[in-house]
Amino acid sequence: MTPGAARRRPGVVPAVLPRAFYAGDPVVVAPLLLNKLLVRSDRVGGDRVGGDRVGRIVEVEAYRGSEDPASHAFAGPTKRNTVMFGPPGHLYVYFTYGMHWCANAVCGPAGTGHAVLLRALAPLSGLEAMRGARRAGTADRHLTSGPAKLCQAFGITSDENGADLVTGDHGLTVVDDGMAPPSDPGVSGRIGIRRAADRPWRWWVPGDPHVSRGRPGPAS
DNA sequence: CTATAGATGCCCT
DNA sequence: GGGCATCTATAGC
Repeated sequence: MTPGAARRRPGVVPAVLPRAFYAGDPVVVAPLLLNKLLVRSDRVGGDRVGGDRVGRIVEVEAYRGSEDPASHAFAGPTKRNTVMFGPPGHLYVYFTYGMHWCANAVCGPAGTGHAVLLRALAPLSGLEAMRGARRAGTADRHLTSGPAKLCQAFGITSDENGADLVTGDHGLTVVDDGMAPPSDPGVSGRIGIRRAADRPWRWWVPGDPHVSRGRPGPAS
């Protein structure tokens, strides 16, 4: 069987990112996550169910814990942000606007509350599973072009809060298939926040049509 | 294509 | 009770 869903490239073995990858500062880790793959492999009793859902990460934002007024971790540990203060490499999922879920990779040393928000993916595999029943008519371009959209496409809810992206205990991993991050990523202020909106901590893959609709250029 | 309004519930002060 | 790390439908160019 083919291990993982990533299509093999010559000379490259797709590899799940190790925990050490996430242990750095989120301002460094975030742009390095560009062009990595988010993979969901659903299994029941050890048997694979359906095809993997795979998307390439094309937009991210860094949130820098207690030093960042825009971070959910800014005011210290609470019931909601518990996972952020745990070890890196886990998924922090939060609920917002009464109806949407968003997902972050916890970064930095345990206890810092650092994280990287996954804002957009380019869908590669399992698009029909991503559409599901609720989004049957959704065009490819709009399936995962936003932080809440990608969670819906991948079925990420509170059940996945705390999922370990390194062990894949919830079927979710981040995989390096050998594509390097862009050498000159787009940079701007973060989207949809009011505090610390000027910090240039959003990065995207230039020219990718799946980048979310936000501020066009660098923070103005 | 852009702009705007409304949905809707949880967390935290 | 205020404020959301958003999305979709709809109206108007």
